[in-house]
Amino acid sequence: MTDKRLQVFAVAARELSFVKAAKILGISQPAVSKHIALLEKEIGGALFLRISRTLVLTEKGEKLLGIANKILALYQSIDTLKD
Amino acid sequence: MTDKRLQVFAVAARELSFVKAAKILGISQPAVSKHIALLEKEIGGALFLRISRTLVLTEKGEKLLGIANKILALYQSIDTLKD
DNA sequence: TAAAAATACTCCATAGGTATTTTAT
DNA sequence: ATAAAATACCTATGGAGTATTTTTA
Repeated sequence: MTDKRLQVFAVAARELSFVKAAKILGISQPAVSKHIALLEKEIGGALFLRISRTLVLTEKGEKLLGIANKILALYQSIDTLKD
Repeated sequence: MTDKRLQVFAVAARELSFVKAAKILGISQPAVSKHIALLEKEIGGALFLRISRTLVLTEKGEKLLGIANKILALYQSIDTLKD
């Protein structure tokens, strides 16, 4: 698991769009799709429901988002060590 | 950055030995060395002092260890989503 | 000389890209 | 027809290993 993966998930969850997340993160849309697919494989369940062409977070997705945000905040604090 | 990398660091910091850390983690000693080297590169400074053939944590190392342990605990909580 | 860490390779898996396909509006 | 996500394919980087070297007690 990488922090990048969690970051991609967090942005996608916030935007509820892989296309928007890709633009914000400066990577391609397939890269986002693949991060999410691998994350769902690791977790062993869906994080998003793909209803027609809209995204909704599943319960697992909601739970993961909470944890991911905490982890990402801690990774931010690692950055302060770099000075 | 991967959780594996932080885990390797955390064990090495606790054991103050790359050889012991490698045994505990079930990976080779060079793999541990490389994780630490890359982590030090990412952080932009030494995490350990190599005094003769003993290891000591630097101040950055101590700070990172605190953060790493928090992150690792959160990763543990992700595992509970897998059930 | 023994023990620990670093370095040098080799190999495979993963991350990323572009192009294309699928699906639903 | 458009727009979003998924899939296919290719390439490059990173992570792992074994073997070896370096360093110091």
